[in-house]
Amino acid sequence: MIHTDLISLIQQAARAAQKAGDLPTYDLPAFSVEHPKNAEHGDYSTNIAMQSARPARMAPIKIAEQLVAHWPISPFVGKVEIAPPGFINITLDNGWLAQQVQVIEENATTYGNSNTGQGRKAQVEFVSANPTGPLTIGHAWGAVLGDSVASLLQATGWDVTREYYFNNGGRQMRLLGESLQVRCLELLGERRAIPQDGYQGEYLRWVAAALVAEYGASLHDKELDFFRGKAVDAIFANIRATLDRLGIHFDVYYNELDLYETGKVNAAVQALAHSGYSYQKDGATWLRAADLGLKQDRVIIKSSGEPTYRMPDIAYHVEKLRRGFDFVVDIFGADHHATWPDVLAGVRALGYNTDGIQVIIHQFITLLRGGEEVKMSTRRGQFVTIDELLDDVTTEAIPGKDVVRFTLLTRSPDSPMTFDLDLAVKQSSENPVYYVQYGHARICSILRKAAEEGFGPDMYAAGDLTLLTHPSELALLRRMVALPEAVAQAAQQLAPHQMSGFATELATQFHAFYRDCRVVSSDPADREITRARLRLCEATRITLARTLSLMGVTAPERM
RNA sequence: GUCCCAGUAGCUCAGUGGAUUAGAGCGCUUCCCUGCGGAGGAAGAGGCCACAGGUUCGAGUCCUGUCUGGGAUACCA
Repeated sequence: MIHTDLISLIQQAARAAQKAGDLPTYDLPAFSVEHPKNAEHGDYSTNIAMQSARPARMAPIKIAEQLVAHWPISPFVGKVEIAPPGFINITLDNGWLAQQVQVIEENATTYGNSNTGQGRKAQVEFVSANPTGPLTIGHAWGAVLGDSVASLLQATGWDVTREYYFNNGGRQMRLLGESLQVRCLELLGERRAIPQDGYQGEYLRWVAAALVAEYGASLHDKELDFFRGKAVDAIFANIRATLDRLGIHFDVYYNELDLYETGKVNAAVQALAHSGYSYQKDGATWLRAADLGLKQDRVIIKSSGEPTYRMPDIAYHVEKLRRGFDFVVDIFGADHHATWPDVLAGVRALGYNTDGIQVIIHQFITLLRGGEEVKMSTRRGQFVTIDELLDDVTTEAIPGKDVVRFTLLTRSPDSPMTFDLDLAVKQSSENPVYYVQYGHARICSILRKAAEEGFGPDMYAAGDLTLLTHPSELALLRRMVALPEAVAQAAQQLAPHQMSGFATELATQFHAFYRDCRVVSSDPADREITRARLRLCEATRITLARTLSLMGVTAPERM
């Protein structure tokens, strides 16, 4: 990767200068290598000379001069310049850039990947909605984030498990069963009220109708457990179908009840008692969270003898580590931000290192419909489901998931999002996702056109890349070669939304190239440049498709 | 009260301690089809980066405080 190669080049230059006595001997300070905002400042710049000024006791500009004087030879660096007060600006070599087309062609299905994970096991846990109803807008962001984080980790060499954690027992589920029972009996002519705190959503009526059709009057005699089981089955089928529409597939559905049945919750309770990090007070069992760096102690077993939600969560996270995951990512909504420090504290109390557990908290989505904020509550049945959203933004040409996924990945999860439903539908044809997809479709169209005119892939495969020297061609290449480090950075920062920016910039560069450079020409004199540009188009197509695939967005050949 | 997140263009939002031009999309004002997809391109208007201090050679970015908005503060999950 260029970025990491540059860091080592800079270090080599510094060591060489020190060895030659042109720089004093000092430990290299931390320095950055970044993309300057101003294109005149090259493709990369480093601040090492400024950072070194103090330890070296030299003027930054003098240090920079020495580093440049000792700069090692490398194929991809075209120009190294110094700018006051001591920036070293690095420009990529044009010939090298053009040759990268071949590298991209040869790695059509893997371009952008790297290997920081080195095959280690990672787990991304997301969605994890209990089966009490259809997935709503509230779950959409976590779903998209989680799936894309998982893809990014895979692209950087991790062996990734996508996991969905759920609980189909407890009070919530009992209420769900009772609510379904009421709906069924209603259809059979028996009037009953939905229990206090029960689920009033419309979807339970549909489940009830299906059950009545299948079981008829025999439903009068069924136990509560029957209804609970049927409700869970139906809802999970619905959830999986929704996830499938979003293009999301989990490797593991992990049931919280298993933690109890296999004694893992109990074992964790015992171990905590043993560790001295839990104690009894007011008939309950408390975790000494205050001794683990948190504000206050927390109840882990209620005076009734039932564990609080923290206990199974602690056992679950211990289990994640025991299952051999070196890296664990949990994705929660903002409403959970207070709970995970407790859980991690419990895991630490049991002697586990939690450095490998990262949490992404995303803010809420506020929905506007008709200019009014849509209030959401699962129990009262007031919500907009992901299915409804997908239906709203689906067009003949483009599946709704592309709009939903791309849109959610244009925002940082730290920022709350306002999603105006009317606007999303109205503007759908001018959504950024179309801009990027249009770029891909346009390339495909050019390649089709070229094939019709006798420039099929066989004809241009050996095109001369050294002919790619136009500024717009080089600008496009500059974006393309940055994909690997863009992916690495997005993965490292667990920030998949960075990929939408990359995709948009790449598409913009392509449109600029298309404006400036005629690709398919019937003039025999243009034969060679046509072949070279077709290779560039194909490499761009690959790069765009790879970027979109990491976001879970399709790269259409036609729109 | 305390904690977490945010405050950047009319709207929705990007922005990695760097460089006398802070970006995108939408909206607004003008242009560009006798060449491969105009779902595109060119130009323009629109900003005390909430406010006040501080750290630094250098701050939209880091620190402290204030204000505003959202969320969390259970022996609910």
